[in-house]
Amino acid sequence: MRRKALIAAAIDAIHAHGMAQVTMGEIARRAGVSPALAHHYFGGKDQLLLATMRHLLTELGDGIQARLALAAGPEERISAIIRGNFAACQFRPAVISAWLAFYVQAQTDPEARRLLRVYTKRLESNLVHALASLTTRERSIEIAETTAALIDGLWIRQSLADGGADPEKAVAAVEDSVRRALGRARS
Amino acid sequence: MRRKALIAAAIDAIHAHGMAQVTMGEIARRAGVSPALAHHYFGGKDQLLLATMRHLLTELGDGIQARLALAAGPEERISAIIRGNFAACQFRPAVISAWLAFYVQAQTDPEARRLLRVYTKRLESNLVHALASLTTRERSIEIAETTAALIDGLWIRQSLADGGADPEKAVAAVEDSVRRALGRARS
DNA sequence: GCCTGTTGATTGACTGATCAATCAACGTCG
DNA sequence: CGACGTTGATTGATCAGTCAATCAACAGGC
Repeated sequence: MRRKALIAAAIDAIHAHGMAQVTMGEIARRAGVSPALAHHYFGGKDQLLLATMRHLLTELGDGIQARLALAAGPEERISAIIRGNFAACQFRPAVISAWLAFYVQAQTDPEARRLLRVYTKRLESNLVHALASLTTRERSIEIAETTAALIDGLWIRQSLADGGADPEKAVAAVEDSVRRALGRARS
Repeated sequence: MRRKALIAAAIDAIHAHGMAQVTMGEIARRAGVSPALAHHYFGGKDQLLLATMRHLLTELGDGIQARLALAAGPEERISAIIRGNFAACQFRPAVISAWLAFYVQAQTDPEARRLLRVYTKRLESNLVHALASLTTRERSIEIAETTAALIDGLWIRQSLADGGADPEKAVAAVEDSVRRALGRARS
């Protein structure tokens, strides 16, 4: 309850003021509580931000898992992974800002780095698994790495676009890239 | 002289401590001067960081231009752009950290956003131009956007890799992606 | 050749503001 | 009454930016 509200407030605060200038007071104010309460629940600024990162990670992971459970066949599994990464709840400006900030954090903070690698590995592992029956194992790994990078890159560029997000276009671009990597014509 | 040293120190400091905790004192210490001097030359923290960003932008742009000048034919021009983006001087951990930090900065700072968009537009423009004679104009734009996103994504993932950078592999992946997008088999 | 005024580079010390973290107090529900 | 959630006030530290003072280089007058 309070934790959820504080995490949501942290995401908004990061988007509004940037990770560099985000303060416990600002987060608490957005959550409608006193700064002291944020310390009470999370024990410190660093741990609150790490908890926010974990929240985004599990939210993304759960979304992808839910879509994977409904997928039939390799092509649908691949689409499920791609669409999960561009799902509406993830593809919001505030969320993208937070992800970017965590990438920066991971450059110096070992725990953030570890968490981000969990996401990286899981994404690539999911892709390799879905690609397994469509090509060789070695080629699966290559395609998975390139696809994962393309997804991350589209996220970043989305953060610079002025207009509203266009997840459909991003999904189409990634799916087309995978099809071509598999040597299949555009459907 | 002093400006160059301070900018280089700023890049290292960002890599070592993260944009959030970088201080004028730390940058000045790495440059071997007093904190007051950094103010004397740049007028403030924000302007020093923006100058650092401009330095990276022009360094990257000049490298690509130099490679483009030596390129003959569309394929070589495309390769020149790709290789310029993964040139050794750019593909260092400290530089990647700085770029990431500037992407975050661009979420809230209009001037940083403007500068980053200059890079984005120039990269896509270069790619579209190089692709012009190989496909339709509309398809050129699509391929350029996807390729630019792939380059950014490979940069980011490079920042998480433990081992040393592998620019050759990244270049090969992007070139292969462009070839497939153009409907050509791997050479 | 030497004194001297000037200019720009450089510094240490200081200040004002900000923020994370702490703690004692307060309400409130059981 | 007692446990829990919550808060306002406080503290100690940190940092950006300022300022007066020092230093080095140099030019010109004598």
